[in-house]
Amino acid sequence: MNTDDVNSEGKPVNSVAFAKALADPTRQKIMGLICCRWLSVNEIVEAIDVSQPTVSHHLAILRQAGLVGVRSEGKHTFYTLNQSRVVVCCGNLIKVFAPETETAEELEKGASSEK
Amino acid sequence: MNTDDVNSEGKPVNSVAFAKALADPTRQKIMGLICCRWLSVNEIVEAIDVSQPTVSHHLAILRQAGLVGVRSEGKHTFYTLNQSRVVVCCGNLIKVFAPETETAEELEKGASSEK
DNA sequence: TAAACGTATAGACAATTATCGATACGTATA
DNA sequence: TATACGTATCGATAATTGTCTATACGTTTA
Repeated sequence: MNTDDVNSEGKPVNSVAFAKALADPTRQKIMGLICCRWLSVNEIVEAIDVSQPTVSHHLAILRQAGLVGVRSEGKHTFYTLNQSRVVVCCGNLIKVFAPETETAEELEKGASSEK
Repeated sequence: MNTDDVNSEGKPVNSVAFAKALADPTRQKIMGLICCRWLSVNEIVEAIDVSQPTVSHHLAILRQAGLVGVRSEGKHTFYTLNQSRVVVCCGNLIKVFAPETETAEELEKGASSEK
């Protein structure tokens, strides 16, 4: 597996895009907020101290990286973090950049069980 | 564990800094080159199409992120990728951003075995 | 010691990006 | 239908960052 593979969903697993998506504190805050629940854009805005357009912008980046699930309901749009994708992308990083570790070997065995 | 913890080496495990270090294609190329071997700066320069100062700059960023080992020998300086740290940082990302996955649970069990 | 070599730092510049206010767009509601 | 509401997009701006050339610094060699 290289740094530009595709996973079972057809989403490209691009390690640079993944890292870029995580390479901002505001985005990581948002990721933490929606990690284990669905939140509307406004709920995210109220939880962190940035403007609504900025939150929208960051969500767009996470969306393009395939890192969030989106659901529209009436006038609200809900987002949640795609935890499986985090695992897949991190697994890919380990396979590529830590191939000689035990962890990488274990990944090669039980590979691709995570959707 | 949060996104600003410390590992057993005393190095802060800052998820944003880690992601930023990986968020550039040139740096990932360099990481690939020195993943499983020691290379001098010049050897890296010859392998990728950027200037020597640029390579030095990227190596400095990887160094600050604790992602490389450095060894001076005569007039040469050799770098190698710190694979363990990649594993630790990726593990941290999974714990924080994918806590409900099987992978995270397994990490919680066998935690911190990787130096 | 002087010259050559390898690497890091300084300074400049262009590209990228994070942020904001203004506004457009779609959905629900009065 | 008109208004209010929630979200996305636009345009501007400042900050960050990747790259280069020039140069400084330390080590080795002639």
